[in-house]
Amino acid sequence: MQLHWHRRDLRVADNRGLATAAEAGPVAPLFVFDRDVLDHAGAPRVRYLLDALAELREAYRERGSDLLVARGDPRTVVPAVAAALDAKRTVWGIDYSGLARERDADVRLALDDAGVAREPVHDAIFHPPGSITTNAGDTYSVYTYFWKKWRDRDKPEPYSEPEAGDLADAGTLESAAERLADGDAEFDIAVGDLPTVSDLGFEEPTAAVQSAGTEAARERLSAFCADAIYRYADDRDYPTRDATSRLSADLKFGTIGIREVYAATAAAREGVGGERDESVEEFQSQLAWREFYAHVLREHPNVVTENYKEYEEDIAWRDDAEELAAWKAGETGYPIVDAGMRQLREEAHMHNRVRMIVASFLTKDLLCDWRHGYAHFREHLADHDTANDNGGWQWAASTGTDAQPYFRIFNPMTQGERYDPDGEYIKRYVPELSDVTANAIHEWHELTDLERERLAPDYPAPVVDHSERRERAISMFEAARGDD
DNA sequence: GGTCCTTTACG
DNA sequence: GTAAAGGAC
Repeated sequence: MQLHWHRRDLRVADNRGLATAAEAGPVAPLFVFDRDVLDHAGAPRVRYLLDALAELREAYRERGSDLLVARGDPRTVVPAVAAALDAKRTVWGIDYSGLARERDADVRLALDDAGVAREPVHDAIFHPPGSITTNAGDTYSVYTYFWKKWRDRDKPEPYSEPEAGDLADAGTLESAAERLADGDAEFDIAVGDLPTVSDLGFEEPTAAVQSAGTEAARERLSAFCADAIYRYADDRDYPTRDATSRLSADLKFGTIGIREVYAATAAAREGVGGERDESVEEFQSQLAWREFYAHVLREHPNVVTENYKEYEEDIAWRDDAEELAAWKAGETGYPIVDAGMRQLREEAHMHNRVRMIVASFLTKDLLCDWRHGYAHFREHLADHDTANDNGGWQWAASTGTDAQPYFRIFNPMTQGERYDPDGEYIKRYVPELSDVTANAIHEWHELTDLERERLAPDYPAPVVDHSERRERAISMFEAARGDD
């Protein structure tokens, strides 16, 4: 018997850990609800997780097996389950965040004590940390050369999914779970017994979270590769053009495998040339960004709470509570910013270009520490991923790897005008502006209070003056640099 | 060590 | 067009 511990690989297809375990099968699959992980989650993500797990459980049931579901500390649960199953080996896909690594190191020791072999495998990304480095052997801190090496390296094909004969039958799982439950285990365990959102201490999310699971992910992938991937390079920055894959949450939870995603993009490249070929490559480059940030996090686990870039002095963030609240509520009086923040609340998602805009606005216009924004995203995004979100926030805050230079500050009006010229995205999420012309929306900061009152009485005036705050942001960074 | 590059802004 | 910091080669 082999134990496969599912974490962020909630699928049976193209799952390296599962395929590895199945080689020596049969495999018993396990998922553990870990309080330490849930304490950092938000309702949309919990909803997504439960939906993905329900589908995973179904995939196992269709194959005559089932999913063991436990609630407790993996340090205790995993070795106990392995013992109850008389498992010879436990396999899992590696998570590169610091908290996960500390936990997994403890689990490894516990399994060693129990005499159970373990095999963590690189599954979530193609090229694991340490495998792509500068010519001097260091982890890259700028993206371009990382990308060139990532792009030119061979990409493995998807792993095959286990068949019924590779899996522990449901009865075996049931009796193991009963033995554990009858004992004085410090955790709950049952076969296929998924909790509800409220069981886990969360309110049902108000956001309309997109459909979770492998089937939905595959639909998104095939739709994307049939059409939008060819205009991705041109359209990806325009939030109303639906030119993004929407696979971020699927990749975060592993409801689809990275090899399967890449293979579909590679197939889309077959036989096309010129701009279409370059557009597919542009998307593949986004997959590489994801791996770049995984490398950064693996090498520098403290970026979760600390600036990557060292400044001479502390950055004197303003951290005004009212301005932060206005940002979170989508009430800043900067239409593109407010539209993004409201999309986040309504859909547990935000278009990537708009993420950059709202992040720049929080850090450079409101002069708020990026950690406030990161925490808000972590709570509200269905696709929140430590490595990617931290990378994005520190990029916008000019504190990260390959970061936006502190003096190159997004102009929220210019950004809105450029990427949402007709105000379509803005009006979709900011109904107060639905009857206002695009021109007036993009000039909102230049209108008089009287004009604003007449056009949209319920929409706020800008909370700050951009050009004034821009100068202040530059001064704030120059002071932190130790410049005079 | 010069050159290229960076999910630009501003005059 | 020009500006600006810092990596990587």
